[in-house]
This record gives sequence, structure tokens and C-alpha cells, in this order.
Amino acid sequence: MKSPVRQFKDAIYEQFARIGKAMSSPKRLELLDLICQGGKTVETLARETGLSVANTSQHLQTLKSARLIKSEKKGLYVNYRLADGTVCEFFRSMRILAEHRLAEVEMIKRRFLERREGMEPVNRDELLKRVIKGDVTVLDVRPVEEYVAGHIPGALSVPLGRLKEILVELPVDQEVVAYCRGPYCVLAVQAVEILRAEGFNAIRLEESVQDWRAMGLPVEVGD
Amino acid sequence: MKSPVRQFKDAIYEQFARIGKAMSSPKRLELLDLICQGGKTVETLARETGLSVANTSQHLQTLKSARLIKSEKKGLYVNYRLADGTVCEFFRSMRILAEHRLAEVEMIKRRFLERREGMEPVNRDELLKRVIKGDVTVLDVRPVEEYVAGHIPGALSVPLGRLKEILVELPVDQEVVAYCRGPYCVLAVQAVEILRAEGFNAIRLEESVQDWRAMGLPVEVGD
DNA sequence: TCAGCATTCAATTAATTAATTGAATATTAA
DNA sequence: TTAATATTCAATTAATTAATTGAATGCTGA
Repeated sequence: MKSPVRQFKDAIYEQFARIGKAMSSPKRLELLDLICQGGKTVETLARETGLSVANTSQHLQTLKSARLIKSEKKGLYVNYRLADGTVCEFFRSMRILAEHRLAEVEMIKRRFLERREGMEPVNRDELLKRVIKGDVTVLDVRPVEEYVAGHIPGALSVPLGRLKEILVELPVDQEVVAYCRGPYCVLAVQAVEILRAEGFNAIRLEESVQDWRAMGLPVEVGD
Repeated sequence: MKSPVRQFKDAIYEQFARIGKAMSSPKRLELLDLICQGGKTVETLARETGLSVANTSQHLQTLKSARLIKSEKKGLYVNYRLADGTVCEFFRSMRILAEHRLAEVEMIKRRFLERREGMEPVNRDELLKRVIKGDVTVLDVRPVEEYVAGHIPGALSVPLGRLKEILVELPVDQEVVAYCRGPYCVLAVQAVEILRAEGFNAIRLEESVQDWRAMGLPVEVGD
């Protein structure tokens, strides 16, 4: 028979572990990361992650039962969104801890990016300063909904698929900075490749809107 | 065949999930929480958590392979300690997220404490101010090693087991504040019970040294 | 009311993980 | 060298979890 103190501790740590369990599956983390960019339907999330819809739905329910996300039925679709802004901050702190403690993360990133061009070392603080100052053209290459849910002030919404159509409207004399969902999203990498092929002086900003917000900088909502 | 982008994402989120997996077991979280208080041997950790030594050792190796803790052989004993102060901060942010999102945590705590006395509502900010100002007697009722690893400046090390011997040395006119490993550790609760039974005006500080540090307050190391 | 669609549920299989036990290893002191 | 002790390893069992499939539910517009 367990002592009351032991029962209490077991019960408490079991609760804490609900968060850990929810965040112990790679696919669930990918889903959560996507949901940090704004509410999404099951189908959208399934498409983005390469999971089956049924499997996606199950993972979402796991996240939901850990109270990390909420769902809301809108007509035919179910929209999943973060339960709370603090969940996004927590996910970010997990990402940062992993980057900090697990050298593998940096290795995987380097191995992936080294074949792709446009990834020469950039002075990130310097780049951020120029973005803040507004003397570069900033492109948000995520889907429009994510731009609407929150973007860097002054950024133009140019989803990757529409980038080519829009090229002619960009000022040729100004540097172009593309950003997406963060360091592990490849949309901005691809955007920079396209822009450079067209002769633009383009560069990628690794930071996401969430990083931007975490740095205490203002985020613009809507279009 | 998976696309290179998918391979990249799978690899990255798999790394993130290492942290989540390590933190998905209640017992492992309890071990990690204990290690946040300072380095400990396998045996000590096994005793504190009620796990078998072999089982404790296995959990510790899981935490170690996620790079959350480090081990160091000291003679006959193996000492496990945090890999990094940021791990403790991360654990704390998980605890706070759980408290914030999971109403069950508050319920479990209330249910446990309501039978125990000395838990009437306390103005926590007010209490903290008095502790900071130093016009109360502050007792650190954790084991001595934990006190040595870091304690609230001005606190006296009085491990729970030795509290009764030391009672006569306490000033009777001053309020006594006891603290331990945080809100889910019961040492300070028990200390307050003993102190009150002896006629002291005693109160529990829920905050741990880690909370104290996180609030930007100084922590004293050594004795 | 019916057809079409998004999502969830239920059942199955495969894979992973926790706990237990007893043996093995490594260090220290006799 | 040996005995004692702390820890880890290896093997087993029980439990949990992920992915898959096909059926069920529930909403919308015809």
C-alpha cells in the first residue's frame, strides 16, 4: 500500500508527464509546430505532414487531451488551434533546448542545407536590424492564412507558389529577405533559390514570427 | 521513397522528440526534478522515488541519452547531475505549463493539502517580500547536500530529520518560514506541522530555490 | 431526403517502452 | 587477493503506443 505522499507525488508527476507524452512523438511535434503558425484543418495538417487523415486526427486528439490544442467545428471542417499562446512559447523553448543540447540537430540542418545554395553564413543580428529598420523588402512565403494569423510588420504575403508571378513587382535595387515558419521550414530556402535564379539579391531570415514575438518585437495580424 | 525535405523534417522532429520522450515518464520527471536540486547518486534517487535501483539506473540512462543529465563516477558511486542549468529552467517551464493548462494539478494539490493543516491561504507576494527583506527566520528543510548546492540567502540548513533537535535554538518571537523543493515536495509541509505543534508561528514558502532564481533573485552556494 | 465530403471511431497489427529479476562489472577496504 | 558494495547489463514479461484499414458520424448543398 502506497503512502499518501507517494500517491500525491505519483499523481502530480503523472500530470506533468501528460505534457511530455503529448510531445514525445515526432509527428505530433510537427503538427504542433504547424498549429503554432495558426489554426488549421485536419486535412491541411495531414497534407503538410504526410500523415493519413485518420492518423492525423488521432494525433490531434492526443494533443487535445493534453490540453495543448483546441478544436472547433466550422461547417464541414474541424479547425484545430493552440489552446494558449504559452503552448507555442513552450514548444519554442523545447526547440531551443534541443538545439542547445543535441548536436545532432545542427548536423542534420547543415547536412541538408549544404547542398542547397544561398546558405552562406549570414550575420543574423545584422540582418534582423535591417528587417526591423525596414530597408529591405520582406517576403512572408507561407500560405496566406498563416500570414493573416500573424506576420512581421511590413512583410508582403507571397506564398511560395505565387512567387514567380509576383517577381516583376519587386524592386530590383533592394535586397529581398524571405522568411517562413522558422529554421526547419524550407519554404524560405526555396524562395531564396528562385529569387537568386532571377537575379535578385535575396537572403533567408531563419527566424519565425514566433521567434520575432519572443524577442519582444511587434507582430501584425490580418492583411 | 521519401523526398529529401521530408527526410530532413522527420530527422529534425525526431531529435526534438528525444526531449519529449525523455520527459514522458512520470518517474523520469520525478528523477529530473530531484536532480534539479543538485547532483545525486543512483541509490539516493532510488530511495527518494521508491524505484528499484536497477530501474532508477535505466531511467537515468534514458535521461542521459537525451543529454538532459550527466554522470560522473566518484569512487564507488555514480553521481548524476544536470547537464546544464537550462534543463532545470525547461523543466520548470513544463511544470508551469502543466499547472496552467491542467486543472487536475491544482485539484490534486488541493485534495492532498486540505487534510494537512497549515495550508490556509497565504499572500505569496507578501511572504516573498518578507523573506527577501530578511525579517523572518528562513529554514531550508531539504537534505544538507541540496542546501549546499544552492539555497535562499540567509536561510538556515535544517533537514527535516533534525528539526526537532534545533527547535530550542530558534527565536520564539520571529515568524518561521520553511521551504523545500517546491510546491510538490512535502518536506516544508511536514516542517510547518512540527513547528506549529511546538507553538511557533510557522508558514510554508511554496517556492523552490529554482523558482527563486527564476525570479532573478540571488542564490547562495555552499555553507 | 440524398449524395458527397471531412472527420472520427473501432479493431487490428506491429513496435516501443516500463518494470522485474538475477547476473555481471567495477571500485574500495580489509 | 578477497569481500563488500554500487551500479549496470541482459533477458523476460506486461503494458502502451503508432499506424493502418474500413466503417460510422455529421454537416452541407442539391
